[in-house]
Amino acid sequence: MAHAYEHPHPAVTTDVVIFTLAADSLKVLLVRRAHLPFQNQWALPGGFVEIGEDLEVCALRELEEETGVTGVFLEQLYTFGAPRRDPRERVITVAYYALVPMDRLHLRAAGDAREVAWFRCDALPELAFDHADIVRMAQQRLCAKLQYSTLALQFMPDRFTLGELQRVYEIILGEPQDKRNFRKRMLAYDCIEDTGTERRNGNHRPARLYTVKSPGEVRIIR
Amino acid sequence: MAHAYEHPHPAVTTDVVIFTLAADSLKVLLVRRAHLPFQNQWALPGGFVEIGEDLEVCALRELEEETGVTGVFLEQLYTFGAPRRDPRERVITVAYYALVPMDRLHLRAAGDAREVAWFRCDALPELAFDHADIVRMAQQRLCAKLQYSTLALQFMPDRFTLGELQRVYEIILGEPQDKRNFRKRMLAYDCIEDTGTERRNGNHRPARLYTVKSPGEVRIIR
DNA sequence: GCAAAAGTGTTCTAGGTACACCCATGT
DNA sequence: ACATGGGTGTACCTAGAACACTTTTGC
Repeated sequence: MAHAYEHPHPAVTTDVVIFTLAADSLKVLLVRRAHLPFQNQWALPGGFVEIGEDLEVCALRELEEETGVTGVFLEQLYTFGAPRRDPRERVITVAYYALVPMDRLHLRAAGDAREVAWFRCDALPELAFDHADIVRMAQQRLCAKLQYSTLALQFMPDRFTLGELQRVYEIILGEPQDKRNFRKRMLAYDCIEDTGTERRNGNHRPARLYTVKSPGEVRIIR
Repeated sequence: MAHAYEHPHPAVTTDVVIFTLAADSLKVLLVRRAHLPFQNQWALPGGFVEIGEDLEVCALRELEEETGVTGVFLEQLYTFGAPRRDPRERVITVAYYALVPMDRLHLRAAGDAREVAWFRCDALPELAFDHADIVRMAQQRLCAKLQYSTLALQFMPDRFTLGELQRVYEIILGEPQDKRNFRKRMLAYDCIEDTGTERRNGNHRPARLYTVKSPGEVRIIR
């Protein structure tokens, strides 16, 4: 049954590049490997696809196991299958990336022995396998997609200020945005809504709070 | 060795959506299946990934076996892995798409019993497995990428006229292009070059022949 | 001379960019 | 009163869209 076709069967995994924003920087979730190969090195969360398990379901499972979140943005990135990317046997990995809003994290207690941590994208440790390539491609995709879609809204909490949203763009793109043009553009997309409420934050004028009109949707713009 | 990890191993294939342009329409190459499942139905060319064979190499092999061409555009499309997409066992397929210039075809003689044919994209027969989904996604990608890259040049023969290039866009996008704006834009990209020669074709003025400056390259524009 | 595709410029419009000052609050 | 981030409008510029006539050939 498992070998109904007369052909070699490689192992297949999914790996997930889980992004979030914290402390004014873009972060990726990594886990420290407990076993060989690459023992003790940092790697992307991921695991083997079960027979009968859909690829995206597998990635969602990894995502929830590591961050406790469900219902967030997840998209297939690319499939990496170089013959010797895993030193043990042939392993093909279907890579996904996910965007977790800053406020929805419930990181698993590191009770299951493995170490789990967020790393700044601009200061990653050495990674196992070809995971550095995977993260690089995910970050490229994120940058690109930010500029022709409303993807950035997937990082926002339920209510947020335009200043916070602008900071998200600035952190990911790595360049400052003009405040007036930014606000004009965002409001023109008609994707966010003034809640009528405000937030007081420091020694300055309170900021209006906005919400995303249809939270699930990522619209293509331009 | 083949089961160094204690996990189920699905079968993995690559399938290739091979596009070309002929008779003023966009065509896809299909093969008629000789065996079960889906015996006698049309399907994408594809096959099992060998242990030790890179995914893209596997796709290139399929492409060459079916069309005899090498050195043409090939790009990973998406990985399809729904649990029951193959009725026999779990098969995950990494789908690619390829663009073959109209003049570079050397279709294999159908001597190997299997039937091979080009079909208009707008008149496909019923396809095996989830191949209809794969073709649909490939066609979407092609349309999208035409508009923000120089991908269309991959369809052109060594020398071609601007009228022919315009027809390529019109066929794939399914809408007429303004002649003057089209020419202005193409020349502004600075990707094609006037050869100084002309071609006489019918009862009308001869057309200038152009070549692609760097044939391999696909540039992102806008 | 007529049919058929090749070739060619200008005007208009919309979206993007650049840019500087007042406002509400906490200390 | 002052420091801090929030909030607002106009002028400019550039890229894309709309649009019609002349040229060269074969018959």
